Amino acid sequence: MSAEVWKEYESNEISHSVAHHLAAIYELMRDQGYARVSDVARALDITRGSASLTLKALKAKGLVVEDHNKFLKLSEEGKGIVDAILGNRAIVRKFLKDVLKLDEQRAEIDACKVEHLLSAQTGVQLLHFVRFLFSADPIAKQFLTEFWERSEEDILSGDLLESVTSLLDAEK
Amino acid sequence: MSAEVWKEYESNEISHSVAHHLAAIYELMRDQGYARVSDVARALDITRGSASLTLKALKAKGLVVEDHNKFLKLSEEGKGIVDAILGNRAIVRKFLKDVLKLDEQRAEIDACKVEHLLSAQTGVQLLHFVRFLFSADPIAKQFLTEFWERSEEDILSGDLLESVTSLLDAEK
DNA sequence: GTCAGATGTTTTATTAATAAAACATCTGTA
DNA sequence: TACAGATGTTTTATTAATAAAACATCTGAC
Repeated sequence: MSAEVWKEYESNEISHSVAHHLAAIYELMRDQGYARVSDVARALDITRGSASLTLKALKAKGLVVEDHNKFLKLSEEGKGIVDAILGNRAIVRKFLKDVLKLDEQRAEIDACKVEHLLSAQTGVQLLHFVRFLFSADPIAKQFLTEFWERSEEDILSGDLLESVTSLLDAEK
Repeated sequence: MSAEVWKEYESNEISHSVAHHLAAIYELMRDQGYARVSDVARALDITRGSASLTLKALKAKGLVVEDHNKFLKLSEEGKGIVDAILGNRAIVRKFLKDVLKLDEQRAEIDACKVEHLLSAQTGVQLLHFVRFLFSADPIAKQFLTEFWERSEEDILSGDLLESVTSLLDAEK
């Protein structure tokens, strides 16, 4: 793997922590109508001091704006970022849970870990795919039924890398 | 989202950096037969000093072992971890590139970002899924053909979160 | 009006991963 | 043999995200 590719990770503008600070504001606004530093800290289970510092940085970056009364909200740019992240989370979770049939908890955790790292294109394409999978199209219905049936028998032996490698090799 | 879920991220035993140090050793061993601190540093495009410190920690954790001549290799545990990570990378990349039809570079970068974060169960289930998709089964073939045909017209309007939300709501 | 409790900020410290620079060691060539 | 170049380590500094503790401010109950 090339160094340019692996170093993309660090250049990700939105860290996991930042993603969740922004998402917390979004959810607090939606659920209780307002969001203060303390509310964010409580929601994320971190200290107020920590939230205060991270949110100060986000205000400086223009992703979060503050009321005359210290009430926080997302800027337009902040909203756009949260939208992409929560969109990715929702579609990945659905795919893992309802297509791959991972248990709820696993799907939730994995989706939460990758939501801020997947590109918007990936989210959009996955949405297309899942939408077609669950559409009324008989081929899609048949495909899903057969996949799930088959999953019950088909138990993987050996290690993952080897299995994937042989799948990839088989194509050529 | 619950705090227990989002904090799982930090508790991930393998960071992106560690994942790539381990993978570099694996690939160097495979490609040139040996791996030293300098080789790893060069492969990752970081300084020798940095690689030295990170690898020291990995030796202390028992994931990497060192020759009498400073040659590095993976322990059994280290091998297991690399196996899971490269397995995840390979299957995610294939899914993104050959099913969702994302361009090569995008698929590579996204797979690289999430490879160490996805659970083994997710990797295994995705492998099952992709294997069936590309199997000789006529339903799978038909399904893929129709999905790709449809993709050409079906352009998404509006924002991702809204589209996913309406997909999710539609089910109930 | 006072005091308790909640809220917000700042300062100090920690951790992981990095760079940079100084230093030590090893190796091969002239 | 001596020196150049590669290799490995250590030390110092930086950054992001955290905790903890000290501090300031605000608010509401009595």
